[in-house]
Amino acid sequence: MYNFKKIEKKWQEYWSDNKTFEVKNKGDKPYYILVEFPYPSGAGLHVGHVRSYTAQDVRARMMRMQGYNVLYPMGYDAFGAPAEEYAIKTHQHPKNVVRDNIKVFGNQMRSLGFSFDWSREFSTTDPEYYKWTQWQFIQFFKHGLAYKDVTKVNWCPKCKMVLSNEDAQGGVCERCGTTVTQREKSQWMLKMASYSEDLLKGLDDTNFAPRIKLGQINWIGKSTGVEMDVNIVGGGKFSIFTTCIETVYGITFFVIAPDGKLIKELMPRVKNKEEVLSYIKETSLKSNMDRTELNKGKSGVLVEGIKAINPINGEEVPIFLGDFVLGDYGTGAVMAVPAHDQRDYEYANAHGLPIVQVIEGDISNSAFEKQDYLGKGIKLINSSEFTGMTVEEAKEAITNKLESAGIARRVNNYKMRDWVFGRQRFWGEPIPMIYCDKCGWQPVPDTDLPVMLPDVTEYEPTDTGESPLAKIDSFVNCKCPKCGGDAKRETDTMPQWAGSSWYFLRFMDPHNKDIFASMDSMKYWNKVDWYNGGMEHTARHLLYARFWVQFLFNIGLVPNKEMIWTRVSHGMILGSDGEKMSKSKGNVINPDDMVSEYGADSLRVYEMFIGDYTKDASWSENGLKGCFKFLNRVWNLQDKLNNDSGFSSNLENIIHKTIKKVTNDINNMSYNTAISSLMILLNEMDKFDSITRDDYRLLLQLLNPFAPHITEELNEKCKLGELFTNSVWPSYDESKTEDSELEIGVQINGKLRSTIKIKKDEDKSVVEKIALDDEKVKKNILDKEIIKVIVVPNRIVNIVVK
RNA sequence: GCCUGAGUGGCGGAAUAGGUAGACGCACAGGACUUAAAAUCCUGCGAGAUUCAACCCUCGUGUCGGUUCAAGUCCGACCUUAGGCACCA
Repeated sequence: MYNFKKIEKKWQEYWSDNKTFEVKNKGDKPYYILVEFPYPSGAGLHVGHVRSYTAQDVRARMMRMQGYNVLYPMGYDAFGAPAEEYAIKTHQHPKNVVRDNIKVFGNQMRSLGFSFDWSREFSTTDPEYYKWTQWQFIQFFKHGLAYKDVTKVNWCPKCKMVLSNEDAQGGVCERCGTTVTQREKSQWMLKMASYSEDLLKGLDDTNFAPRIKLGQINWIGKSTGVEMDVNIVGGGKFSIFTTCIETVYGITFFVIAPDGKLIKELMPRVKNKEEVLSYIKETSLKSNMDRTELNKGKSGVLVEGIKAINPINGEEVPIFLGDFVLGDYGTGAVMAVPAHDQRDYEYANAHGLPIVQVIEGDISNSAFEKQDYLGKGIKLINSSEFTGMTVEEAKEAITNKLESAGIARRVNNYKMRDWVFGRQRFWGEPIPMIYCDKCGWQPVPDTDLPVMLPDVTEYEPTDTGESPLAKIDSFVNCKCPKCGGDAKRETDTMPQWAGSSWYFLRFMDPHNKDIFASMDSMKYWNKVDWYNGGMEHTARHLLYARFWVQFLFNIGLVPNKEMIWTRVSHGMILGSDGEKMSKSKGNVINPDDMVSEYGADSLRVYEMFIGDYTKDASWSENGLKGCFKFLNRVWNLQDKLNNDSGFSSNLENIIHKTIKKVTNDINNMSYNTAISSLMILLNEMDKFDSITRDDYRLLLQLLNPFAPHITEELNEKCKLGELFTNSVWPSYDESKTEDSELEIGVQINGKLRSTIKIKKDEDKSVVEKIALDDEKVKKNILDKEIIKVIVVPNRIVNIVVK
C-alpha cells in the first residue's frame, strides 16, 4: 500500500510553493474553466462539490498540457441567510463565521489537489468585491432598470424575508420549504422582464447543454398571441391577451384580475361594490398556492353594472372577477371561451354561463381545446364569415381583420417577471441608495462605496418585514448626496444571487481597484469557456448572471453580450441508500474521512468513475475501495520497469488507443469510460513481465489529470521524465490505433453463430469466403439454401438462408 | 394536465454511424499464499435447458407492435419512474 498521505501533502506543498497554477492575463490560447463557487456553509465541503471540481480539474490539467493558458479560479459566495442564522445563534458577527468556514473550505479543497489559481481567490463578502456589486447596482439604477415599487411579493414567514419568483418555485421557500405567503411591500426591483426576448435570443450565442437551454426557455415562458381592445357598454375599454383568437366568436364572458389595475378604475361604476371589494380582499390574503393548487374551484364574482362588448360581433357579455386571472401577466384580463378552454369551461359551469361552440368537435364532457384541434385541418363553425375556414386560416384572418380595424395587435407575453431585489436581512450587500424627502432616491456617490455593513451584534430579522439595518440609526441617517440635507439610507440588502451574477468577470481581473474588471482583461479571456454548475441554478443564477451581463454589455462595460459559452451540469451524489444526503438520514459522507482513509487521488478517481457525470449516482464505499486498489496496482507496476526505451511493441497499439479514448472522453465528459480504459491499459501492462519506462510514463500521464499526486510522485521516483505540470499531453497516431487483424461475428439469419478472424479492410469476397468456410457456419447451413450474404466491412457478416 | 430525461445482470454502469449486448468496476463463489486473518494473486460469474464435461441450443436491454438481412439503438402506442412547469390566458 502506497503512502498517499505523505505523497499528497508533498505535492500540494510543491504546487503551492511554486505557484504552479497561477496564470497571467497573457499568452496564447487562453481558456477559462469555471465551476460554481461554493457557499461556505458550516457543514464543510460535500462529496458533490468534489465531483464537479474534480471533473473541471481534470479538464484544466489536460488542457494545460495541451498548451492552453488555463484559468481555473475559485472563490466563495458567502452572503446569505445560513451564515447569518448560525451567527445569531452563536452570538457573533457573520463575517467571523464566514471567515472560519472559508478557512475550512480552503483547506479541504487544497487537500484534494485542485489546480485552482489561488492568487485570484475572493469572497463576495469582501468589501473590495461588494463595492463593485453595489456600483453595478447603481448603474442599473442610472439606466432606469432599478426601481422601487409597491408590489405583491412572496414572503417567507419562517425566514422573514421577501423571495423572488425564482426563489419561490412551486410556492414554497427555496431554503426552508415553508409555504410562501403574499405581502404588499415597497421593493427594489430590477427590470429583468424587459430583457425577456434578449435572454431568449442570447441562447443562440451559447453552447449550453440542451436541457439547460430548455429550462431557461420554459422559465422565460414566451407566448405569442393577440392583444385585443374590448369596449365597455357606456364608455371605456380594456384589453385582453389571447393565444387563441380563432375562438373569438365563442366569447361568453370576460374575466379580470382581482389584483389588477382595471377593477380599480371600474370601481365607481360597479353596482355590487361590497361583494367585489370583499372578493378582492379575499384574494389578496391568498398565497399563490391557494390561488392555484388548492383552489381550482373557480371562485369568482360577477361585476354588476358593467358589460363588455365582444368586438367581433358586438355582443354584450358579462364581466367577472376571478382569481385565476393574474394581475401581473398579460393585461390582467382574459376573454372566456368555455367551449374551447377547459378552465373557462369549468368556470362557466360553476357560474351558470352559456357555452358557445365555434370549432367542430365534441364538447359534451369537456372543452375542445387547442391541443385537440390545432394542426388537424379542423374547421370553424358559428363564426360569421370565418365559418368553414380551418383554425389555422381563421387565426390569421381574424387577426388581420382586428388589426386593420385598429383594435388588436400581435404581441408576445412572457412569464418571467422583474427581479425582486430587496432582502430584509442583515447579511447581504447594502443596497447603495439614499432617500431624501426633497430629492427622492439618490445613489451613493462612487467615492463613498462600498456602503459597509456596520459592526454590530444585534441584527435579528424582524416580523415587520423591515430589515434589521433599519434599527441602526448610525447606519440609516446620512446626508443627501445631492442637496446635502438630512436623508435616510436604504436598509434592505441584496439577494444572494447578486454577488454571483458577475463573479466570473472579477476572476479575470480580481485585484483591479479602478473598475470591477478591465476591458482588456475581459477581452483577453473573452468568455467563460466551460462552466459547470447545478441543474437547480438553471432558472436562477444562470439567468440572473446572463441578464446582468447583457446589461453590462449594453452600457459598454463587457466585451460580449453572453460571457458564458459552454454550460454543463453534473448529477448529484446520493447516499448509499439512493436518497439525497442529509444529516437527518445519516447518510452523509464527509470527503475528509475518505481522503484520510484512501487518499485524495482515490476519491478523485472514484468520483469520476462513479457513473455518467450528468446523472445522479449513489455513493458506494466499495466502489471507492476498488479505485484505491487500482491506484495501488499502478504503484506496484513500477517493479516491472525494464531499461528499454520507446513503447513495448506489443503495447503500442493499445497505448495509442488509450490516448485517443482518454483525450476524447475528457472532452466529452465521459470520465467514467476514460478511467475504465486506463484500467484496461493497466491490466494489459500487468500481463507482461516487464514494461518500458515510456510505457509506464504514458500510463501515468494519462492518469495524471485524475490522480495528480501519485502519478507525479511515481514519475519523479522512477525518473521517467519532467514534471507532468510541465509536460505536453501525448498525441496518438490514428494508424496505430487500428488493429491489423480483426475478429468479427458471423450471423445466420441475424443470429450470431460464429466468429472469424480477418485482415483489416479485407476484400468483401474474401471475407465472405472465410465466413462460408467456417466449420460452425457450415454446420448451420448444411441443408439450407443461401439467399444472400451481407458483409459489412470490418464489422459483421450476415448470411440469410432458407 | 404539459414539458424534459431515464428504464440493460445481484449492484454501479459500458456499447461513434443500427452490426459479436453486458466493457470496466463492485459484490459473490472457488482456489493460491498465510499458523490465521487482512492484503495480494489466479479462476468463474445474465437466465434456462442439456451434458460426465465441453461445445451446441433457447430466451434475454420496461411492455406490445412495426421497419430492417440485422434493433438496447430507428418508428408507433403504452407502462413505470425521476425532475421541471402548472388556472400564464
